[in-house]
Amino acid sequence: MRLVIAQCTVDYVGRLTAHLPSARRLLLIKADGSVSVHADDRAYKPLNWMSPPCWIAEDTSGERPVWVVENKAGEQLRITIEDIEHDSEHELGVDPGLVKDGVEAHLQALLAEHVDLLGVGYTLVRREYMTAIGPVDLLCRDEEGKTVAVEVKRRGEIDGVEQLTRYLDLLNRDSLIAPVSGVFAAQQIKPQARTLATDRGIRCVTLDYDKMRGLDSDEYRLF
Amino acid sequence: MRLVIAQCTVDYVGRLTAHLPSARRLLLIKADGSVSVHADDRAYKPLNWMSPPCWIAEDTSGERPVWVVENKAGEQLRITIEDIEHDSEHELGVDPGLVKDGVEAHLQALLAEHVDLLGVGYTLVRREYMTAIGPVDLLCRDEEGKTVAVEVKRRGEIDGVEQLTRYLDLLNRDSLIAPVSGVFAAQQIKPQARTLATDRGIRCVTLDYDKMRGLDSDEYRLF
DNA sequence: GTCTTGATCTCGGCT
DNA sequence: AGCCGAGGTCAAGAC
Repeated sequence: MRLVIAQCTVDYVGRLTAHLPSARRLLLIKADGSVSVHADDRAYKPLNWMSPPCWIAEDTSGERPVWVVENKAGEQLRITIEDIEHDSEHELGVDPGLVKDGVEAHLQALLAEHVDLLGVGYTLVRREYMTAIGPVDLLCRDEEGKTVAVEVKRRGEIDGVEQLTRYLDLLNRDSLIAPVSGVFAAQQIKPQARTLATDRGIRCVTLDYDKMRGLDSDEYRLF
Repeated sequence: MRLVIAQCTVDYVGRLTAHLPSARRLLLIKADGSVSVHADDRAYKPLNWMSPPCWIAEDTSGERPVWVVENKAGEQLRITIEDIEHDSEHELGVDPGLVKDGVEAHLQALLAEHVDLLGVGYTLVRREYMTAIGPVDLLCRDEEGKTVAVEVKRRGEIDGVEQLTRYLDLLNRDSLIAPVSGVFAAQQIKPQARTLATDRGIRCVTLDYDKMRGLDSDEYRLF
């Protein structure tokens, strides 16, 4: 990893066109060839960047050196260097990688163990019930034995309702399990999504992750 | 901006729980207090981070120093420092910021000024016409005064057709403006999206961004 | 390879 | 402050 602090201008021509006027910035050149340009704010997003695979070349033909970073598609990031304040190289090695806990997969696993949270007398038929257009998160039966398709999300938005609607359309064509009703379960459900779901006869259930975690054994607590 | 290369472990407890085993990484502390942890690959995304506003404190009570970065919500990023290879501080100043061109907002603005590109005699009623399920990009009237809902995209895919379909369903329930027809306008329209749109009676229009830019005053030419 | 979908999405805009 | 849509989304997994 090479760290450069330099006064520079940056131009990107690719999926869009973008320009950065002259300023002092951090230029980050990683071992995979990727380049990113950082200002002194925002933790997450660089001002501009080129993702790997890409290749960096220095053009010294002009008045000032220009770093030309190009990818396969011909998109270019051009960094014109005016002045270098710092330039260092560091050997980092391969990173062992991130271990995560608390994402949608966990939510689904927890809910599968407590489908009663969806309604009294609910029982689980299958997790990831496969259909021709993809897997339904949970397939359940209600108190009366009728089939219920459940879509689980961390954040319930319109896309999720559309997804569940597609599953319901398909499942309801299968005379063996029809009629199938739908439940949209999420930690948070956006008003627009709720409106659309309700309009389509889909019931909305808000989930409390911490509570569900509390109900559960230690099995899903990874560390 | 402070640049640190260090052997470290990282733990995040917040919206999720995450852990990074010991390895040599770049720690980036920016002027706004934000902290990010980078491995030697991926231009765009840090391994872990804390977005501003947040505050960093060093806990030296234990065997090893721990940087505790915390935000208002109580989310914590804890970096345990095992060994520091490099540590430097740089004054960057405020960045003049990115100038972008060619995004959907420009397309919509340009098209709003030239709705005649959608059809002879078309007039604009409103940009971002608000409905209960979101804003319609452009609401127009055709030559005969009938209402037309327009969805503008850079890349026209099936999602966009679904979006427009929802708007049309809703708008057509409003007897004051029904019947409402639809136009799907994009720089590029995927064959599948075109098929679906046509099947639903939605007209497709391909936009030429450079041409529209040429028609326009210099107002939207940013550089 | 292509496609789908989640994300500590981030970010900007508007109500 | 909350909601909503766009993103050079990115990135991981499925097919």
